[in-house]
Amino acid sequence: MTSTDASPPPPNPPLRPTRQRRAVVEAMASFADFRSAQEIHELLGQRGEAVGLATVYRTLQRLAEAGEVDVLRTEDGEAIYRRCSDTHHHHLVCRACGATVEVEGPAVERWTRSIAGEHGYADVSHTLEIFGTCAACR
Amino acid sequence: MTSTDASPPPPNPPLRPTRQRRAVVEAMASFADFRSAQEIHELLGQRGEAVGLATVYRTLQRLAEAGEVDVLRTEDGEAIYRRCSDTHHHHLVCRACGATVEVEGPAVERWTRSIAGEHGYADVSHTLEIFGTCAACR
DNA sequence: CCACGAGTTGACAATCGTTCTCAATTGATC
DNA sequence: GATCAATTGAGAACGATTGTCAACTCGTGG
Repeated sequence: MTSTDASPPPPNPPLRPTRQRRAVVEAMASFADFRSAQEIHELLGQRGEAVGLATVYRTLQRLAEAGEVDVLRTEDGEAIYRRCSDTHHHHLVCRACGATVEVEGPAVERWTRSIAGEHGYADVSHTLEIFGTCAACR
Repeated sequence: MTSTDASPPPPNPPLRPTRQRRAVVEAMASFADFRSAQEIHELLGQRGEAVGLATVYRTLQRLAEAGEVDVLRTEDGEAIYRRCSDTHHHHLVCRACGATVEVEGPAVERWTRSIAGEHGYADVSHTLEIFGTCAACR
């Protein structure tokens, strides 16, 4: 970077607070489990807050990039979303009933980063999900 | 189950050793990283062992069920397959070129099991994939 | 050697989730 | 109110995967 004047401060384009954007965010706040984009789109329709499906996808993507929602893939490849708490974490999911527990693993974070580093990989990200059968489902 | 005579021994229908089946298995043996069904289909074509795309998918599914290949989902939801070695391990995958490194993490194994246990989850399994950009792709 | 039948295959249609296109709309700013 | 870029929505386009179904094939018994 030169010094004189450059380095544009807004690295990301401004986001406009539209009705649709607000509706999606509110919808995400209204449930605590993972939902597919289509389900969210339908939910909005029922609420009378109709938002185009494409817009739902777009918004969900933005939210995911911004780290405001978690994205997961079901076993058959469908993306499912859920609002996430502020910190990076993983999920312990019951195979039978879907009950989810958020877990943190600083050790794991460190481990993945160092392993990747050792092999010369940069820009590291990872996916970790734990599956099991919860007490109630045994 | 009653005791007298029942419990049919063959729970799974017999599999026939066809040219196609063999070709797919051989193809899987010929590389060590993850490939999509389509790539495998194409590879077969180049080898002159043409196998219908649908058949490739079907065979890959069977192999996966039988635990003979690992299935993973790329970040955009595509299924990728690879013959799997005997030991449980994870993968460090290059986002750009797909280069894969097998990594083991006894610590992670222990961690997931104990976390799950703490929350009363049994029959624990987990998925952990690390993504990054390898040195050659930077 | 041949007929037989269930398992298998392949070309193609059909799904399904997701992304793209583009004209019309909207929000912030002047 | 005029302006302009960001945004939206309807629908087309896409790409991966699965379903359909007639033709084929392997192993078996005759």
